[in-house]
Amino acid sequence: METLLHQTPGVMAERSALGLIESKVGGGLQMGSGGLFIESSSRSDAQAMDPSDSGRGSSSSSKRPRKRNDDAGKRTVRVPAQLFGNTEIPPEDGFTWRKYGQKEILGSKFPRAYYRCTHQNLYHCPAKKQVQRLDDDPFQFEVVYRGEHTCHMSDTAPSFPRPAPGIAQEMAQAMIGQPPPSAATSLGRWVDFSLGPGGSAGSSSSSMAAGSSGGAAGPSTGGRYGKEADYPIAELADAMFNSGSSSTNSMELIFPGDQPSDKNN
DNA sequence: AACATTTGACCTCT
DNA sequence: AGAGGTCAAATGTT
Repeated sequence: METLLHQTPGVMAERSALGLIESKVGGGLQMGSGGLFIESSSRSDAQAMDPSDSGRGSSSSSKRPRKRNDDAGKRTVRVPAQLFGNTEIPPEDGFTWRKYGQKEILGSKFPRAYYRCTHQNLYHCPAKKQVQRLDDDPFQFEVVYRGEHTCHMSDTAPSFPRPAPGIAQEMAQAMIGQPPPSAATSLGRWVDFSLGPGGSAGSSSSSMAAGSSGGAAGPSTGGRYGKEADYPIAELADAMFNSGSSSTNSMELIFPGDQPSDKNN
């Protein structure tokens, strides 16, 4: 199990690059060169706890079905942290999440944050995700997605939460050379981290990102804090790209004076 | 006023 | 018993 999450020493070197990922259920999809890979684990029963019994175990006769289905169709994704500021916030994935908890995990230096779909209450969207910074690589997040998004399936549900349609597609195609999957078919299965070093797109970035900040996801409630969906993808890519080249610079951006004694070089 | 985040407590699983 | 995961109240922001 751990081996699975700790096998990036080699890949990390390329973490500056990101690609469009598609989580295929039924098999792990790894993008070594992309710097981001997904582990899809779709085992047997993907039983999610019953939302009906949300009562805090107070004295309810029915116990909380809070079973630990660790292998219940969960998808583990690794994404590089944003090097231009909010390093504590994982890159926007196109959905709006609401944080509902945070815990320190044994063996990890950083706490794990628990998010659930913002529309869970509205559409019973069981989608959840856990974000944890790799103690091995503070610049990399391990995001575990659990459950599928049913929020955009509903008629009343918010439209497709695409971070930056234009940019995403452009970059995705430019990078990988394959158009984004049909949302209708892939639904919440695709991760839209269409970022990439762009090989040559590393320089100009702010220009395009400005307007179409991934915020697009803003279905309605998410627009308030704008924390979950408001990350200029291009900038992200740019930042990451730059980080890959001039790590020192980006490093200071994130940990100004808090860098580990492990000097760069 | 509404909604999201924070934080502590509680509960379940291993 | 410990660790992990979730809930709920309080608080903060828009």
